[in-house]
Amino acid sequence: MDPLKEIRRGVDEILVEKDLVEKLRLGRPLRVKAGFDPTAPDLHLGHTVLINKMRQFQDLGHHVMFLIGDFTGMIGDPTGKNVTRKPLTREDVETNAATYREQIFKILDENKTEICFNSNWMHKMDAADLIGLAARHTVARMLERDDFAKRYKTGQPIAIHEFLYPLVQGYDSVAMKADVELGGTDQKFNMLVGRQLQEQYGQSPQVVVTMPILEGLDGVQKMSKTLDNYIGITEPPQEMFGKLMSISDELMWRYFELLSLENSDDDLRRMRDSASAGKANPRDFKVALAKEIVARFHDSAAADHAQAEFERRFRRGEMPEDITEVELEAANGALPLANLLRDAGLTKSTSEALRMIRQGAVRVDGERVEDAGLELRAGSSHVYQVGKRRFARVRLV
RNA sequence: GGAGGGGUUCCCGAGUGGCCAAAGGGAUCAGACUGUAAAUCUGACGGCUCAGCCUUCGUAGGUUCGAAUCCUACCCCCUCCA
Repeated sequence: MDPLKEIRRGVDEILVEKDLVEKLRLGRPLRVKAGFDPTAPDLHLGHTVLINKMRQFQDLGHHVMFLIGDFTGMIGDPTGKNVTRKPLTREDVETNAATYREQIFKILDENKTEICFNSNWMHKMDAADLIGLAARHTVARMLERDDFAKRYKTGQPIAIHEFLYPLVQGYDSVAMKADVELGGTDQKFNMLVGRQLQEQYGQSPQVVVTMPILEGLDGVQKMSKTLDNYIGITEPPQEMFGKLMSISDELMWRYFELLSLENSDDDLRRMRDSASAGKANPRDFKVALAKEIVARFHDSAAADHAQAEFERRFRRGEMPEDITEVELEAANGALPLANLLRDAGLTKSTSEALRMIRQGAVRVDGERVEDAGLELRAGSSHVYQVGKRRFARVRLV
């Protein structure tokens, strides 16, 4: 197996590939760095694209350094909006780091991973050191960064301290003696600053590997929590499986490329060909992908179970295994169906419940109910269903 | 400091006195179909004691039989000039 070929898979760019080839020839484990924000320890599959790549380096025998940017977190990467962040306490950082550990070691090998904090070396710097660092770079080069350039041109403010972010991130590479830095495409500029600073400090410049940003469930926008198009890696197996099954067939190939660790590029090509030739059902590939991912973050038993449940509910339209039980009180001995659905949490409002009934989405014990005026008597116990995904067993007292 | 533009239902965005719970698109949800919570088509999409009523169009007042639309004050955002 050609290591270079493996490293290339799914990456956006390798800067500079020739340097990487040389470094690989050194025959020693390379020091591979990737930095993470200290504030967002709740990872989703989008983050794991990068972590998978780290894992790949580990498998190739290299030394992976997981950097938590607790110092840079105080600045806030100007990439997005220029909102100054509130500084985290030492405690916050510790808690977040613990959460990171818990989550990343589902992918990374704990014994081969070094966790670093950049406050470690940054807190030792004094003002003079910082000025010295700032002297290593020029304003013109800073303004090459796309969003700085845009903001400068359109007259939006750029605070001086924002220039420090790429510098500090770059200096991290110096302090860590990184051979390779991994990051999203949005980190390209910052990582390139690292290359330059390393040269200034007499080190051989790191190889920059950028990973593409994973599209969310909609297949268009990047996966993010704010857009609610994400799959969190701590989500329950069922949810994870279902969400993966809901992606479009087209998007599935992208997910395979960036998220699957079990299929080689050649495998993927074969699968794709047979699907487009009509020899294989894309659904079956999607099931395999969903199972692989669920098994990674839970275990294979959970994956099997999630699949069985999925088939039962959506293929055969049967009821799920576990149905939440609710007990409601019927004030006057009876309760209108719409109110029951709302009180049981199956709909957000009575109005929504009525709409659902009119649209034929409501079933009681598996029988469709379209009579909006139906009242349920106290003492009854039925399974209520709204759509294909919302169930509850309700006992009226 | 000066001049101008704007804040509409989850998001974008129409609407300048009644026909507005508010066009259109997106997101979402549901139904049909299916190979899947794919794709496609159809529908719904403020709340309620639901064929009626109540509350929404930056905030608070006012004019009017009637206001998202007019007036006043305030808050917030943006553009240009200095």
